[in-house]
Amino acid sequence: MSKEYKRTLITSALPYTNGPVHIGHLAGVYVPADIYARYLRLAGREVLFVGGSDEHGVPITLKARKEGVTPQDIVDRYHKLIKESFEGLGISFDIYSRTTSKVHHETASEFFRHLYDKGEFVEQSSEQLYDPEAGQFLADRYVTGECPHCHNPKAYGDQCEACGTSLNATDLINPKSTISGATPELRTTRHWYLPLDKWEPKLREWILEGHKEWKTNVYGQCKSWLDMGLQPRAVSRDLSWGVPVPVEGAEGKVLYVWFDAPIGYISNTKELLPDSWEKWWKDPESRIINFIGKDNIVFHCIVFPAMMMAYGDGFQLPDNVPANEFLNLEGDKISTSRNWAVWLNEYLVDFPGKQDVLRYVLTANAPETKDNDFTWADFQARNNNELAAILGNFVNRVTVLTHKYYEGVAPEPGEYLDIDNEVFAEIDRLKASLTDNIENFHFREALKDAMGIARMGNKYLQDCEPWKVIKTDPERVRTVINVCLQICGSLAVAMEPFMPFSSEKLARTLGMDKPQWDDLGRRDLIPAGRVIGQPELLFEKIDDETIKKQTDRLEEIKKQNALNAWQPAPVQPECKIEDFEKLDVRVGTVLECERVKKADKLLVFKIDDGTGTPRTIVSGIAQSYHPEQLIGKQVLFIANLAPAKIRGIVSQGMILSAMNADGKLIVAAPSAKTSNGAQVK
RNA sequence: CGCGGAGUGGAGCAGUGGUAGCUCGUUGGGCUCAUAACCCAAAGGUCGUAGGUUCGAGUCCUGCCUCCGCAACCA
Repeated sequence: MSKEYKRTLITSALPYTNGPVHIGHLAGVYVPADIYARYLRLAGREVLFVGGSDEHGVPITLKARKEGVTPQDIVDRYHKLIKESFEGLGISFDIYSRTTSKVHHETASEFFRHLYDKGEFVEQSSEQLYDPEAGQFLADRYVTGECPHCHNPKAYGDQCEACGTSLNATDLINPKSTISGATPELRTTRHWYLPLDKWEPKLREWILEGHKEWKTNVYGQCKSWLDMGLQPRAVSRDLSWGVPVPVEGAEGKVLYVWFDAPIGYISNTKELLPDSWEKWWKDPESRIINFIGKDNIVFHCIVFPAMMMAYGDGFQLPDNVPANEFLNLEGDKISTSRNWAVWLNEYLVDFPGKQDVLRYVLTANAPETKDNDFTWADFQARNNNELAAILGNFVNRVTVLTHKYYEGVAPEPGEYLDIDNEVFAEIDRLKASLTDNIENFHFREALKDAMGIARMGNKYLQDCEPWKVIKTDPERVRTVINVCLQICGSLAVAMEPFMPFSSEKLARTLGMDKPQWDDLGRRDLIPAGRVIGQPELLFEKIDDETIKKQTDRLEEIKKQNALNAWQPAPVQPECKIEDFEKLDVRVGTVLECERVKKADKLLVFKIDDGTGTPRTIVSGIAQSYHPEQLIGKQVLFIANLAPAKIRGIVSQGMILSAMNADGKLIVAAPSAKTSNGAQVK
């Protein structure tokens, strides 16, 4: 922090191409990285912002297998989608490439070979489970079987979720591959390991002594790993999809994704700058910042740095790794497989022209210190009460007044009063805080500072009351409006890193050309005589209907997920035929049916049970049936159940029904018209 | 007892030893240039819980409870 660097290389975690990008990715990594990159550019610093897709690994091969296409088809599909939606949101990558690129394969391959030749790897054989049908080795998670402790038949190869015991896949009784269903067999395989333990002392000094300024979640997790002692980690896998291990006799082996992916940062830099990429990585005057999510801390702070140390040749370690926590959606954790997410590509279609609203909400509520929750109600409130009411409204007030009083031409200021000077002093204070917050990765606070300028503008306007003063002292109003225009100009600059689209729109209205960070706070940012554009709303209110559409969609997904997750209840303990014969189940026709007063769930029935005297039965199915749906229908009921008083009504039996996966009750009935009173056996 | 993070007014968050703060919401008042927007004021918190250290604890220490992440896909 104390050191002054010549240039900054910003990387953002490579999104995995087995699905589109969602708001969790954005809030955790891409929006903060983009704010930082945009700020540095505005401040005139030399900066490079590198991103790309992570396209290797087992899950992509599984997805491809499931869909009957090639892994390349899968990654092509999502790489394109992800790249385009990032552009749509204005994430200002200098390059967004991919790990299937030629440059990356060459770079990663060379990286491995260099470590191999230097003798940095340890070679080891081990026995692993192999799926003979799928023709591949199996990660522990892809094996299920009976738990040797609690005999739960559906334990996973790494852990039994019923009893919580950690397992080895080889411990399972009757193991099955989740890929093909085949019984896996043990086979010997050779792999290369990076001995992290060798680098432990250096890592310890570098992080624990050298980077006490890192965020507590990052520092804490690193310390814990270092204190536990580091183990060698395998850097290769038996798989056909990935970067082949560049060693003789290593056919069928590829680099493990966590080894492969971070090298992507390097190869993407190389792809963009084939001749000058090295200065970004190897010059001590360069500073590397890795934006990631909390799940990636160990790879970026321990493993990747160890790789760089092992490689040598002047590779610099990251100066900071500002990892964010996670964002939840409406109280539940975001999940790609459960489709519980707000997808960026869908947002861009549903909310055209509102990129900045999402950027604002995700920044204002960013999970910087702990997990946070995204809700559509909050999204709407922040747009309507903050963006539209405070920021948009202030700008609109000023442009409207400028057109009303001066035909849209910025007036010449007169003598500044204390209140005017105070405005510029306050902008300077906010600018200092804003700058400091951005440089320390406190983007949430920084955004608050930027909004503070608009808040102050509204107050200034209210205090000066130009709409009153115009009648008595028109000279004074020229100064007030001029000051207001300067505030708007400063706002355009301060907003740029956070809300580039609106900033640009505002700058255009004000006739500003390419703003710089230094312009923030200037008293002559909008010179007198400048023609101001017509008032144009920066942000519009979002109505309840629009929000309801989104919450309805989520509700629907939740229902769908409940259905998918449904499993039959376990079968009850065995019972004797005599037990069953005690039950007298019969057919009857519903004569009358109505709701029981003051009860949500109860219906009261009069059933024709063939005896001639209607039988009264109370049943708790009112949330699944309207009374009229059942009148005239035949149902099954237990005829010899002891009568019970329910809500004051004596119920003489029980109507049989089945509970569906969605919780709805379905009344059981004979499959064809049957005599009332017939016994069911 | 695996490891790390978090628990602060109705909601979302700052705050790491010295009088509990910000944004939104709520209530009352003001203004009318403006997107029924804006401005002012007020109400509202035993800072998860139980102990301890200290002249003094939201802040440090210990136990417990709850949520999240890592170890498996995943920001």
